Amino acid sequence: MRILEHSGEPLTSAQIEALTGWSSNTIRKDISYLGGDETGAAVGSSSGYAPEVLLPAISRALGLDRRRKFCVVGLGRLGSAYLNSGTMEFGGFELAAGFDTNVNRTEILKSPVPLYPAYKMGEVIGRFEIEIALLCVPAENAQAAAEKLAASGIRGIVNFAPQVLTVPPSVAVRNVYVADELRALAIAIN
Amino acid sequence: MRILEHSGEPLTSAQIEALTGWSSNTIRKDISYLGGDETGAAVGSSSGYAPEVLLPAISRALGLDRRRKFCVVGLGRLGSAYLNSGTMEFGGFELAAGFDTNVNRTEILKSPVPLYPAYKMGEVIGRFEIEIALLCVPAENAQAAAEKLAASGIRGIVNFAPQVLTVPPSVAVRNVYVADELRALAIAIN
DNA sequence: TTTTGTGAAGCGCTTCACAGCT
DNA sequence: AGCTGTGAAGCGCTTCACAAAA
Repeated sequence: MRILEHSGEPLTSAQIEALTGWSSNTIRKDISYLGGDETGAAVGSSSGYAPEVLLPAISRALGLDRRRKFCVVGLGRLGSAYLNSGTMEFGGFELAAGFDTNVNRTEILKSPVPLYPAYKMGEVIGRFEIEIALLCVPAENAQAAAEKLAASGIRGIVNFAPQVLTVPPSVAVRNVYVADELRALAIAIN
Repeated sequence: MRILEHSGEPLTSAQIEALTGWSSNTIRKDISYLGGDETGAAVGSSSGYAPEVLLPAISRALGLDRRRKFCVVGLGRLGSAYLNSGTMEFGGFELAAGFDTNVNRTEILKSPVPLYPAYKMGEVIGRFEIEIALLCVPAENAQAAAEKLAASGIRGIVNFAPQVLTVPPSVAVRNVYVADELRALAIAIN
């Protein structure tokens, strides 16, 4: 999304292709599905797409116009890395809390957001209306943590543990499996 | 792949579904494309798939039968997390080295594998025949690091930086964009 | 009887090709 | 002339449904 802050200049689908790697065909097709801006007017013209019209149209169509809160669960090296990603490009997302079963960590780690022991997950997630969790605990604790999150009312989990999670249908899961990425690369470079 | 070391017992496609999250239909379909074991004989029977037949068949079909070396570039919190994933489930992949421009880090960090200053990337990658890199540097350094890796003869990059990489066609890239995962979840839970 | 193996249908994304707008 | 917008075709993966094998 940062790419759309290029300037006020219109971007052609070919330029967007160069910036994103998606073909200009795909770009045009996808944008056409947006159905225009808030007035329904076309987003593009013969000079390209105006960022200030395109951006809100995308956000609205994708339901990204609401601000959402997320938290980090498991404050080991991986979790604390995401705690401290700075203001980062998580546009529209607000890091609201971190959790760990180890009270030492929640007390000692310095962090831009409040840290809580894991047993407070239910209360904190409810109080702050946190919707998404980055799950950064070891694989052997991942399922238990996911269940606790689900019970706390979380709506989505980004799972970094090499572990298939079983959660109620009310919770969406996106898995980030580094081993799968390595395998995919191994196949690609064959 | 670790899952296939369950025991010597045959695994049914339904069991593999529970373990992987892929539907039993997909599992069976994909396995059927393997075209049998090295003799061409069927891999499954009415009791399921025998791991000792299935595993080599998959590895052979996917070109995963070779052992490949990878390295971690950027030893901040994220990079050092992957350095210390233990023997981890990167079956078939061997972590061979870590790199950082900050010599302090490469000297102070304790690590199961040797760490090198970034300027030794070319030499070390060549000497150890490292094929894949986990790129864990800040976004603003990612492109430069990727170019250095490409020049060092790397074949694949798993990119954790929120940054589109431009690399020669000889290098395959897999992007892990956490912000995209958050967006995908936000859309899913709408 | 349980589970595989597989044609057929379904689905979503990508590519093609080109009419139409500016 | 240049670029968008879009029907139509293509493609790969998933799901369905069920015959065949153990």
